[in-house]
Amino acid sequence: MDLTEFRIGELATRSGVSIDAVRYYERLKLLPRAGRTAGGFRVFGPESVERVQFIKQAQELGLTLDEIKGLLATGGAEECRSVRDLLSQKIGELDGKMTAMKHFRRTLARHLSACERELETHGDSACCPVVAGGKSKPPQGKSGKK
Amino acid sequence: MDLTEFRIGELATRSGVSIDAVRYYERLKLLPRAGRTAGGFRVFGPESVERVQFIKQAQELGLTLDEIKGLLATGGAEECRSVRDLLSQKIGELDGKMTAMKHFRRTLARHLSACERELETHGDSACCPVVAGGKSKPPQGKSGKK
DNA sequence: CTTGACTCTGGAGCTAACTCAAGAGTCTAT
DNA sequence: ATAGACTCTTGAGTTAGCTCCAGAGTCAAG
Repeated sequence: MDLTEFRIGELATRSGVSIDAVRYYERLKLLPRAGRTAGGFRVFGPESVERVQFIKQAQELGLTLDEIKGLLATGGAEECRSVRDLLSQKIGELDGKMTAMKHFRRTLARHLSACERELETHGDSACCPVVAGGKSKPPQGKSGKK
Repeated sequence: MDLTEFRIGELATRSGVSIDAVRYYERLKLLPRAGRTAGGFRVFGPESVERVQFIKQAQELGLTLDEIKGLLATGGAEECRSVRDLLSQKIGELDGKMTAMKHFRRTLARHLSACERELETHGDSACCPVVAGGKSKPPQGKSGKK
């Protein structure tokens, strides 16, 4: 009847995960139990696509399925408050992570340019200086260590 | 002889991982095989601490141990070139991830304020609107769907 | 030289997040 | 009404990244 409904295969392709993953999410209650056809086939609406994409997105940023389940909870005021707390906590964590990420990006960039300098000046006998005892000081003064 | 050397337990506490993890990293060649005492105990120097911390850091940002191993490779020009490529690729990925992260942060913040508004206006009968079919439009017009 | 803390190796076990498989049933197009 | 594509459930298997264990050896202090 409703033309905007579809089955698990299409949900999977639309949201970019496997069919098995969708069923897995349902088992873990990250997705509400889907409606069924007379024969028992799951039926989904467009909001499921968003929901699955949210899950994927959160996951790529390092949240576990359990944490995501917490974020997706939907209930009364009690639960609403805990969701709120979880949300603001996660936002804080994201901020921390972004900072760490900028930091790490700089570290990588530093290594990258050391690497390129090395290739330019030493050519075929270059030897990568990545973290092999290189703190923040660029490798220049060779001390007779080791 | 060298006062700056220590054993696995101290490396573990100094760098904040478990002893088993250190041995595991060695097995996977993320750490070079450590020197040994006469009796076979591993001996580390301060650079190992940095190395382990680098591993941890990279890992928290979502790199796998295998990728990290690639970044840590240390060899001739050939390998140096591939490290360079990997580095610039990873930097690109980090940039993408930071963008995604900002985006997601906004999504969470949006949910957070919806959640708070809900608690304020509906009090104890509040019901969290997080991704439960809520795109960006706050839930207001109830349509008789389902 | 004995004690207690620490370390060794090899292998088994664990959690998260899937993925695969078997055997049976459902749906739709011709 | 039948072929072919799709889906169902249950349960086992997989990968990454550790963690735990047994049994034995090492080291520093007293």
